[in-house]
Amino acid sequence: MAEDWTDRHVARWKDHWLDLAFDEAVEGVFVRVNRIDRYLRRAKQRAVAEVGLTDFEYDTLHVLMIRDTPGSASPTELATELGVSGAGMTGRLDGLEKAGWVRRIPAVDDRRRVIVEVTKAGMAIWRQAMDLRGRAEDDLAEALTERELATLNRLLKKVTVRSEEREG
Amino acid sequence: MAEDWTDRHVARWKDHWLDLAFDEAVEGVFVRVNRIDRYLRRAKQRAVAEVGLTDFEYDTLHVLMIRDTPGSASPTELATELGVSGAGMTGRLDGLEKAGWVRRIPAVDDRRRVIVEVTKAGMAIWRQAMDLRGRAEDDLAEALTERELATLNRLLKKVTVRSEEREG
DNA sequence: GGCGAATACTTAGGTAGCGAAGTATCATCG
DNA sequence: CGATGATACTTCGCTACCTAAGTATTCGCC
Repeated sequence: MAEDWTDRHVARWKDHWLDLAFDEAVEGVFVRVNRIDRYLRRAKQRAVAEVGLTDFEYDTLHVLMIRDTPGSASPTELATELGVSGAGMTGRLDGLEKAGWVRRIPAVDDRRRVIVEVTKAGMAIWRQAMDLRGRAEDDLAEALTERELATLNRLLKKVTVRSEEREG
Repeated sequence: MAEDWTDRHVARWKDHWLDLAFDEAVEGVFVRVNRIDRYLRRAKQRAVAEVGLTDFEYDTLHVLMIRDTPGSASPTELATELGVSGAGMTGRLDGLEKAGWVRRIPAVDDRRRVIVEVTKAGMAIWRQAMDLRGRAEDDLAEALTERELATLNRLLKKVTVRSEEREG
């Protein structure tokens, strides 16, 4: 197979940084993981822009929708899952609420709490973006056979399992 | 093998969004790619913070060092490779220069141009961070045998090759 | 050779996000 | 019950970054 960006990266590395210990295979795997993620991030950005959402609006709707209780969560839960600060979450929700994609409802049993709920319009636009995004993923996946996809999943899972052990 | 975050994610998906077409294997691969990248991003942040760099300072030094002409580049080249605007680059370089990790040198043949050069201190701190970062990667990679690592590289490369075709 | 377009970088004004402090509510325990 | 601490969210001041406009230099072409 022709070389990819990673091959060139690793070759450059070997040329210039001989003294820095490194394992080509390890470097290759993680650089490629990063390149694929980067490509999909950009594809997502295009998809999301096309339906008229900003990146962070989509991300917020997305974690709201893929939860165990889809379409409903507290600001704190969303912030944690998005890796964003509480303050940042307040800002995002202000925007989403103004745009009409989300509602803030005061919780009845605990008046400190707020429940964030997706609106019909919010769900609709999220689905539109999801659809576009899924197409980009399917397109990439066509580079592999069913069998290869299964193998890839098996090997990647060994890595994610370890990473989750490390995170505790 | 026990389930990972992705397994739970996919299971949830099937429960709640039956009507949205999706391929489990495809979703699994790309979600895992994203989870691994996310884990390594955080590991990098920890490594980088430990030696006393911010995330974006390290990133900038890093692309400066891994180029064909290591330790030397124009602001525009760096901005492109980092996916940052020209204005953003100016800001980053101001900080890096102030901290003494980088120098701005006027180009002799074209007085519009500036050459960014890493200093000794900049190279030293980058290497420190690289070392820590490499350890996190090696640790993850130990989840796989040599053979599995090779297979993983081969399959991932099929995907990156396709993504690079798409990008033109 | 000189004038308009292109290039390389910086400055200016605005936005998303962060950490820390603030406000309101609830839980614990004497 | 009442005081102290914990929790849930918001407000405030600051930073990094973006787009667009500005400045300086070089290129292309008659």
